[in-house]
Amino acid sequence: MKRPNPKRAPASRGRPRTFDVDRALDRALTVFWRKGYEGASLPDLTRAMGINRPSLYAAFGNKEQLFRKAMDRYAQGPAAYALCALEAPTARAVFERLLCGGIDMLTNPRNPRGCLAVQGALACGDAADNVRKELIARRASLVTALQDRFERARSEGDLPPDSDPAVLARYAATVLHGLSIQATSGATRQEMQRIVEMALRAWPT
Amino acid sequence: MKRPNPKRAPASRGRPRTFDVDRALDRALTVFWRKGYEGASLPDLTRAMGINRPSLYAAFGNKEQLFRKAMDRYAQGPAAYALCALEAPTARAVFERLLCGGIDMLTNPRNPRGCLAVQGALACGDAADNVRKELIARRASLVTALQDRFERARSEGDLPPDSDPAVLARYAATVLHGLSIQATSGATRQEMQRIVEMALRAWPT
DNA sequence: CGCGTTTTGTACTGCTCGGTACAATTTAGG
DNA sequence: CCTAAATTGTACCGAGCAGTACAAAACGCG
Repeated sequence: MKRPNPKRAPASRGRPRTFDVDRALDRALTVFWRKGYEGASLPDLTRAMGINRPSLYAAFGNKEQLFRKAMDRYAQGPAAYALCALEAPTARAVFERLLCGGIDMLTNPRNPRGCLAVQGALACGDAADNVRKELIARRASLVTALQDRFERARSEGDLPPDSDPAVLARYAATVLHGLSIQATSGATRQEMQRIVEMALRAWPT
Repeated sequence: MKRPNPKRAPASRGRPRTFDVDRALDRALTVFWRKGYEGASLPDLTRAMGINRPSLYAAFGNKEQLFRKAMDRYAQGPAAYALCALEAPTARAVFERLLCGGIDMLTNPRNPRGCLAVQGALACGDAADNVRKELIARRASLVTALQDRFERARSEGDLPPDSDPAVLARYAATVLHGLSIQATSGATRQEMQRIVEMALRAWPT
């Protein structure tokens, strides 16, 4: 037994890193966000991250693992509005906060256009198929989270008994993802707000 | 060797083609549809088209021109439902026929998943930027066509005077494109039909 | 037939891709 | 100091990319 000190204390023995891992991951996130998984090349990534290639591989594994870590950061950062919306008091408020939060994210000029979970790897070559399926799973997890929330709302009398939480959840995801396409196509904040106002009219009373 | 005689015999003087240009274009369309512009490689395309590379370049120019021709064929073939929906008698029927036609196209097992105009080049590298912008323009042209149709409907008293044709058009495109994402994520026909039923509830009376 | 014209298949170009080998460099521990 | 461990930069790898040169093959026409 050499070291009874596993990893609690860093005690890094070699040459220290000259870059901030989280900061570099944020830069990688914006590149993937703007160009998608396939469209983002290694030179694109290393240039934006300010590091060279072996440093990227040492810190993040490979391109796919880097993308997954960037997705995690996306979910906990720019896309956190989605899970946050689940905590709204009523089902209608969940729907409204989801879409308004989406508009805020999609129109924030500091962000690339669109939603990474949609345009990261929608249709792609065979090499990106794992990433494509991962994004499908992530989108599906949003739908199930919404469905669970709406089922709770119905059991609490917040939704009519004849409403279908699964349909409400898929409708919400459909509008949200459609808004993402609108954002990549250049729609303005006001235009999206009008769309959301209209989408809200379909909500059960 | 027998001559398959593609379409016509315009008394061409050289060696005749051994493949049907339109048929090859259909094959190319499905490859672009399934893998997107960047994800579809030249070997993918030539293999599906049953021709070799110089024949492709001689008949279609290059990859980008081939994609544009495939898009034209897509618009006049699988996606013709969209323009066809404009001829419905009422604005509400236009909306309904647009979305139901979209469901038919998106759930046809002979087609790849999703909508080519959405997933052909949503986020991509710099090399595909022209194609990306082209698809943005094509999606925008659908919105303006819908808007024109809804403006006519309002002038005919088919829509309330306080309704906004531009918002109605963008809402329709948002739901349609959202359905495309649902389709790529594996949604079934019934699930999409429920979504459309719900989206219809937002329509002005 | 011979000639011009067009398509076909093979083989190649230059380039970029994701991923790595290797040596120099910089730290900590003995 | 010396050694081990970790990062850094350069330079490279095989593979795949879009696109093309070239010659053989297959036609219409005289």
